[in-house]
Amino acid sequence: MPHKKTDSAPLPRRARHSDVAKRAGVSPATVSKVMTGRESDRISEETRERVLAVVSELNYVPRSAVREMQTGRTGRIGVLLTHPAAFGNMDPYHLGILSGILSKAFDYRRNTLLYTALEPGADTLRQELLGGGADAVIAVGNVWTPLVEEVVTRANLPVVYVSVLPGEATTPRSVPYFGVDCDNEAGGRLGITHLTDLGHRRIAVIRGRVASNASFVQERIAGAMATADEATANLELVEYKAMEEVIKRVADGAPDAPSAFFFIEGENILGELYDDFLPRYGLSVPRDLSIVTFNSTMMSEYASVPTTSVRQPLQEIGETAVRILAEFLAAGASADHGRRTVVRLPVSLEIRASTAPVNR
Amino acid sequence: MPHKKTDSAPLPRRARHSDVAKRAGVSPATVSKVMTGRESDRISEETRERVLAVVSELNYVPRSAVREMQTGRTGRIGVLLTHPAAFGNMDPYHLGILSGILSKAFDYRRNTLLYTALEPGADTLRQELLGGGADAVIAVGNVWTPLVEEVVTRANLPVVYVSVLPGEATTPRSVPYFGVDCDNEAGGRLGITHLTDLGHRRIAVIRGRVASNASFVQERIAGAMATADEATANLELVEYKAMEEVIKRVADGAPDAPSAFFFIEGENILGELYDDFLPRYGLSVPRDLSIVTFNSTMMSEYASVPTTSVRQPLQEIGETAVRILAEFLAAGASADHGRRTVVRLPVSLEIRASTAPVNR
DNA sequence: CTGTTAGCGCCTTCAC
DNA sequence: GTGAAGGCGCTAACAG
Repeated sequence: MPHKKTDSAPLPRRARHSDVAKRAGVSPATVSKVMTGRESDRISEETRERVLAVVSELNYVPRSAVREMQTGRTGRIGVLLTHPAAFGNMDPYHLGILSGILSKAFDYRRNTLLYTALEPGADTLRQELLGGGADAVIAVGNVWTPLVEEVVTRANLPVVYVSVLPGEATTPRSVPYFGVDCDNEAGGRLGITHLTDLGHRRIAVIRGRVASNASFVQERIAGAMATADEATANLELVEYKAMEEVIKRVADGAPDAPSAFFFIEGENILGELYDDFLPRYGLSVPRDLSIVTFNSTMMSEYASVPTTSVRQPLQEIGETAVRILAEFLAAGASADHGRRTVVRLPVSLEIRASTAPVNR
Repeated sequence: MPHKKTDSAPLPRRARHSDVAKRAGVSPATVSKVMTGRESDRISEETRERVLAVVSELNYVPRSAVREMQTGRTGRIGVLLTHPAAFGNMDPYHLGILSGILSKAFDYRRNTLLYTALEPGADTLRQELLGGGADAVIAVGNVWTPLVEEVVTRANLPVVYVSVLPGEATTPRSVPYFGVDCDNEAGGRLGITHLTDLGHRRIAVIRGRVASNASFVQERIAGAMATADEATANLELVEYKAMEEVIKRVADGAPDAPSAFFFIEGENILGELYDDFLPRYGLSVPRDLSIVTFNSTMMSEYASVPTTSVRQPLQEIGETAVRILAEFLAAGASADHGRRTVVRLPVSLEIRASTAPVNR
């Protein structure tokens, strides 16, 4: 005889389905219908109440695993943080996105399964996602490991990419995928426009450590360049590593030295910049240099010099990702959303103390 | 005939258990044994490899839901953020804890299910947790709603409370529960000692908006009071709301006015304090007032005046919570941990620019 | 509107 | 070391 009921149960065995049925004097199927509460299953008010009474009396809650097996739906959304250190960083960016995801997920009565592409647990993630632990996935971040690739393509789950949109190269899939990001190009424009309005004509655009081919990096640069052209300003693209040299040129008063820096990613540079690099060369912000960043999280807001920044609506991006997925799933995954719906959310500029009219 | 196999499947039906068995020329049971890889199921190396080959050929991944149903274990840890706005706040406290939880969960090959006690989704949470969606729960935060209460007591899951330890009043449970928190009392001491060392003898201890009976609040106050007594310093307990009056007294140079504030919770006050309250009364930190906070997250670090703060190891607290649970579960929930194991992690003081010798 | 019936896909016990 | 059989708890389809 297989399966012990319980291992010499200390707990008063959980009520199940059939217990309720028996006690309410109905069939198991009826209990099921009451529990799922589907429109098409018409149940007399009387029976309904009787069943419900027993349900609460017995503290009956259907086992989610069984239901999942039956229905093939988990009610969960998997959130995959592709950056291994997404949390180690305590990164306000991820926090913002996650915040939006969480709050919206609950609106849609969905739970949230959190994964990071952190190595130690990669296989757990793989098993769970490929094993059908979630109905859909939101992939956040800009790291594109083979694991992420595999999970996201092979699980055959609807996916929303947040922040980095995959290139066309991505394996063709039999389910649609979506993207949500801010309007990076407009962000690039906004930053430059603000600076040129202040009279800056030599601007350094500084990149962080992110792979240069990430979609958002390219888009921001494109926006910045286009705007600079219109304003006949001079843009200098600087790698993160080369930043100090540029600072040196500014300190030396080189004629071609920029009067403003636009960090199109990586607000977390500010601490080092304000407390280390700049003081070392006797430079002060915004007197000698105007600074603009991207994201406008607390890193810019609370930096030694509160810093002007292009804000992207992180929370709303997260919310949108969930909304897209929830609606898609609700539509029975049938609606023809097209294979590449990308939603762009507007950016705005938050002007703080780090930018001032050029004085050279 | 019930159950359509697939709804006119566009997808090349997922491989299952029996497909692998057939193709590998073994019985389903053998496949199962290979997949679970239990010590006691001895399988010849040869069969093993053959099976595994077919597994990867067919991209077979067992359905997690079915496995759960079978084994009664999900491999998931539920993280319940009891503060409804835990994420809305973008609170670095929660982020730190979560960071620790996530990274450790992966070490133990467990997934993480995230819930907030947010109203709209409360029922989803309830269903899932009571329905067996997780093997254990970590309850983070200080809000004790009936929902939290119910879930945590009725689900009959092992629970770790982070940050707020429930009173004895909590419904008796048939499974143990644990607690992790920092050494709040030592934190209270540390803050006061630092101030008295600087010569402060009149100190206001300021409480935030958290219910006053939260364990950590009481513990911190106890530590603070004990230390103040030893140093014959004068402690004044101030409610958050009454803070402005105290500031006024400081500004007026009242003889009994404190020379230092110790915010035992709520670092997020600092913005308002430094940029609004204090300037309004012409006060400056640390000249007129020394400030100490609790938690030492970026809120203190990046405040207008970098603020001295009692650091609690948030990340490590999260990690510890997971470790406790994982070990408990691994021990077959059998080991006699006692019903109330509480782990205390040490605190430390991070001295910044907001504290200086008293000058009155 | 309610009950009957037949599995979902896997794991586990037990015989071989 | 491997296979055969039964059932986990629930829901879907159909009959009444």
